[in-house]
Amino acid sequence: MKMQLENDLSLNMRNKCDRVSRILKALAHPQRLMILCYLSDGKKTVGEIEQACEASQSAVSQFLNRMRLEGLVHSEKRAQFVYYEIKDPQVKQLIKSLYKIFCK
Amino acid sequence: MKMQLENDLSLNMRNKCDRVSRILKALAHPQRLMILCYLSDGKKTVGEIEQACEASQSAVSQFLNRMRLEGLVHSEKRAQFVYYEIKDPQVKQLIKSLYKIFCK
DNA sequence: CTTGTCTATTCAAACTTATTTATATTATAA
DNA sequence: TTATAATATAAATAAGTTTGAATAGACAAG
Repeated sequence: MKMQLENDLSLNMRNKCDRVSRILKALAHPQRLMILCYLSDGKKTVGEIEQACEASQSAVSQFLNRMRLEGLVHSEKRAQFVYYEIKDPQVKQLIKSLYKIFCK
Repeated sequence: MKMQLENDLSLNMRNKCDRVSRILKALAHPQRLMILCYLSDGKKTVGEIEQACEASQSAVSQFLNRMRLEGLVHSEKRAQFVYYEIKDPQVKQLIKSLYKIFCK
């Protein structure tokens, strides 16, 4: 019984670490991080993001797509523009924490 | 003058993002994350860590070495054991934040 | 001194990610 | 309807990471 409990706990731990490390991986790129910081003050178009993070159009589009697939951001098309915003509230919090820890 | 200021700001931002993303990269692996969580309650030997994160000796040793090179952890040899602990206080804080955000 | 335990190193194979260039799609404006 | 701007996708290559196996060194116990 004790053993079972321990296994469950560490299984749970492994699952959490898996999930969190997937999210961290998605953030762990200078430009993706920059994009998320930029998005942390609200919805932006791809073009705006492109300017802010100084990467090529194609690269930005691919970064955004990747983060969309991971569920970090959400996109919405309005006329000819596509707006992106941070979707996952945990990610929003994480960006805030990173800011507090590393940018003060 | 304005332009100069803006460039400095965004240069600073880029530098920060570079540094932070390097740290995130080092955390962004299920087992490395597990190791750091485990270390967050104090100094441990390699053997203990090996048990806790269920990875091979070689893998653990390499993870630890990598994190040492990145300056995240610090090692100290005492008799035949090597003790590792988290060195960077910002990393300690980050682990705490991750715990708060994702494990409650 | 020999044996066993703990840790580190090295190397190559397998896998994943990043970057670039070119091309496609869609919406609007002229 | 054509031209242009915004965004996405594809394909190729380059670069980096992970893993496992094998080996070695250091030290403690007997």
